[in-house]
Amino acid sequence: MPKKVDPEERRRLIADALMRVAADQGLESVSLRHVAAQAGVSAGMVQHYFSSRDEMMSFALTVVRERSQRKVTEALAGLGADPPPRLLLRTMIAALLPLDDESRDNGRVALAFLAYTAVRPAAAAELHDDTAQMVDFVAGMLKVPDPVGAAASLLALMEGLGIYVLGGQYPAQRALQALDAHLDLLFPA
Amino acid sequence: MPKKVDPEERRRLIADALMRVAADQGLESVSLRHVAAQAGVSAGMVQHYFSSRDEMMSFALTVVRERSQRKVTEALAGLGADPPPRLLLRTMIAALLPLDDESRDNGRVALAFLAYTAVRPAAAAELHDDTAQMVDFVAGMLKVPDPVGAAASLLALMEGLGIYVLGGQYPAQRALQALDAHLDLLFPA
DNA sequence: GCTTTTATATTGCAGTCGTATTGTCAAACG
DNA sequence: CGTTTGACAATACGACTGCAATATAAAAGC
Repeated sequence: MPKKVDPEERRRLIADALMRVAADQGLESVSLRHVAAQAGVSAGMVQHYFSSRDEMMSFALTVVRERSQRKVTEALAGLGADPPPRLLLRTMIAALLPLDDESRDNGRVALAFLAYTAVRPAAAAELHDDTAQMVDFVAGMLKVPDPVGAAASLLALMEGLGIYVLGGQYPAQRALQALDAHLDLLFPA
Repeated sequence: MPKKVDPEERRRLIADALMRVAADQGLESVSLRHVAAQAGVSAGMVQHYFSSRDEMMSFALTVVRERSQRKVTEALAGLGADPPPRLLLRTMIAALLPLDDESRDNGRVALAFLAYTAVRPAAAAELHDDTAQMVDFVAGMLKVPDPVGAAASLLALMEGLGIYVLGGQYPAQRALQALDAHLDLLFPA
């Protein structure tokens, strides 16, 4: 066996380059050669770690999901043990909104994947799981009639706010105000 | 002058074919040849009415916007004069959600364009206008403190619900329930 | 040291893309 | 009538694309 190399690390390196290309040129500009150039490697190496473009794309999709989850757990970790539900929800949702430049990139790619999976239902299973899991989690900490419905509303609001922020239609502040206003309704004084 | 032909009608014929291709294969599969084949015409004719692919795309974007507006005005027309604000808002928003098969197609294309314009800010101006106009309109019929913020929330909720319905994460009924629950909060009994 | 195995690079191929060019045909005008 | 003009078709070209096949190099095992 020759040079030992961590293949997972390479795949992540390539996926990072893919995210950069997708974030500022769109998912349709993601080609083996563009990604390779962005990563500073040869196109052949990309082929070596991903046997097809589709496989590379689906790996990148899981990377996007992992990044979002990491953002959330990091934000929640800064909260200490047993925070009040409202603060917890606000922190979690704010972490998922594309408010800073870094998460803007992630959001752009996530949006592109949303449109991507809307046409390839086979690749959407993971997203369904994530959403269902989030609905359950949020519903569990709402003390209102129909907690599942309220959770679904809250998450849909988050998604819509994210899209408007990404599209430049809402500034970050307006999105946070809208979120807080909605939370005011869910947690009456 | 040779055969007289309504160029606007031709452009609309081609744009319709473009929408069909985009709705079930994604915006990235929209090529001159695919659109021409879908429309049952030659690729040369597409070129004759659209001097470039970008021009065709931006025309298709305005078609999507027109369809949405038409949906709304049609739904509101069935409401008679001077309907109560809550019913008016519910009707308008429900008309914009991708609840039936026909508007699902339109929604899919709209979502694709959302991702498309996220990377080409120049093409996003029209969408910004639409949203700003809607925010103003909705805010005008809300009798709450901070009507603009509440309108922004409501529209973001609509957008998010539309995306979840399109992605198959929420069934149509759940989206409508979430909408009604939100309206309950905006219009206390 | 030689072979084997793996990482990376290069090249070639068949296909599609957007677009420019050219050709064809029919209708309207002088 | 001929000529002009607009509607459409067909083709050609260069630049891409994903992917397969091949070449090179280096480290691990015998």
